[in-house]
Amino acid sequence: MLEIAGDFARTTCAQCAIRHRAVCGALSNEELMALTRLGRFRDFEPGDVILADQEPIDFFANIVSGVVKLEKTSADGRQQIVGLLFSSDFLGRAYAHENPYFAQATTKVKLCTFSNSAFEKLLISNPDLERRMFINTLNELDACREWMFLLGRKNAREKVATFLHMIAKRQPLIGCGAHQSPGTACFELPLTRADIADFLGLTIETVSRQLTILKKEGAISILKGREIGVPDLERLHAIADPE
Amino acid sequence: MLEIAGDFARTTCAQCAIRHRAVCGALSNEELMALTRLGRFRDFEPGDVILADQEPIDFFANIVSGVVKLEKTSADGRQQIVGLLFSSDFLGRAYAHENPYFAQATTKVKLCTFSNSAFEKLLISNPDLERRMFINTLNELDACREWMFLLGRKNAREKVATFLHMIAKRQPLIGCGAHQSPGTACFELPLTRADIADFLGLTIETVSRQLTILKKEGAISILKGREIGVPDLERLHAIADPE
DNA sequence: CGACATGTTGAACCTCATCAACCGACGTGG
DNA sequence: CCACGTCGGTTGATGAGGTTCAACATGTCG
Repeated sequence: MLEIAGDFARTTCAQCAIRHRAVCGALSNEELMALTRLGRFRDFEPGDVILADQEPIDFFANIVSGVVKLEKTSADGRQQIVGLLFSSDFLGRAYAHENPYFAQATTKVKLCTFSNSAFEKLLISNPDLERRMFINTLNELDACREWMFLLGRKNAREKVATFLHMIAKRQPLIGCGAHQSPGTACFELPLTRADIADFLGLTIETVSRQLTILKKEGAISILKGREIGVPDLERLHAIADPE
Repeated sequence: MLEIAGDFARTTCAQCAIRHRAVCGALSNEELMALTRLGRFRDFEPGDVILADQEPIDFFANIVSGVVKLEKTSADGRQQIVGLLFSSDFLGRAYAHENPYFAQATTKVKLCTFSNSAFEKLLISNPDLERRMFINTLNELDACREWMFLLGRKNAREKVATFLHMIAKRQPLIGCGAHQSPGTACFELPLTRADIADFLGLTIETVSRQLTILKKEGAISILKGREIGVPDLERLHAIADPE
């Protein structure tokens, strides 16, 4: 269904599925028309590299659907995911000439891309758009700092629970079974165990063990590998943020 | 000496010590005049609370001198520093009605404060200022993500070395002895061991031990509690980011 | 079917947290 | 003036939580 909305948007941003949630929401109708001519859809498969780090920036994008990870890698190969982007999030770094991170699709991804020069021009001529980008960045910063607390101070159990809770809130998703009662959730993890580990500052094995423990306790159910059920979001939240 | 510059600035922003490095650098001379009337200096002692979290925002500020820590605390008392602000950095959260974090002085601090409403008015009427704030926030986000890698993937030794290296670069400070040869550094730590631990996601004891080890190896010298000498910045950097 | 990627489980090891004792500097009040 | 408590910091002993290494299970694709 997002696909259909996406196809409409190929001809006009005004009908785009993420029209109001994305930064484009700041634009007037005329500006949207201009952006329509600027924008171009691009599709990615899981694992596809979207932006290589240390490379010149060639485009900006809104994420129409799917999940993108931003990752840092050290010289000796350690990896840490430093950001996860979902539908309607903005991908790219304004006012820089190199991508600071490595961006990779973790699911099927559909982007609405613009050339960076055209977009920066729009940005300069449109303070509302810039304000929207600014507020967006402030929110990202808040999320990032929240994650610093997790990385520095939470144990493996709390980390995994926090991650599941975040995904559950972010992806009020495809019903696994009719409609869900409030306080429960059901979703498909958009990340492999390896990605989850890189996100939480853990190893694959620890993530797997903690998931097993949570399952045994009945805090979650693991339906089929990546499909997770949460019978009581409040309980999961209590595990994620104890006391 | 910063004090003197600060006193000048009390009468006019045009002569402020941090005039060009702070966001005010975006302002024209007339706007600076207006800001001069708006701004008010405030002094804090180490440990003073500057902003309480979850409280209404009453002011924004530029840091004239000193160091401010931004901290998150969980319900059960764990703490994590999520940001360190130095001279010329901006303190406050635009477009929000509550402070997202707790801000505390870790050294003597001099702020140049503005009422938030007056500043936001200036912000809206001045796209250049807003752009400067925006770019500022983007840089903070980059720094924050760098720190995520440290918290998630570095061991205690690397964390402490990274911290020392960062301070050494940030504070090309008061010579402990004549002028320093390039590649060396000498500075006073602006944080207690407890703060360093909260910054690095470690305990006080681990920080202390790692400092002792680095000293025994000759990578640093600990002159007098908080005064640190670094004979070879490159070597410290190699410890911070191995391989 | 075999090859490969993804995920789970077990056992051994190691880093770092925890608990505790101690030190020196500083300030305060008897 | 000195005893005392407090604060910031160091050092030691011990153990838990997570990593590492290894084996195995499961699923998918040619």
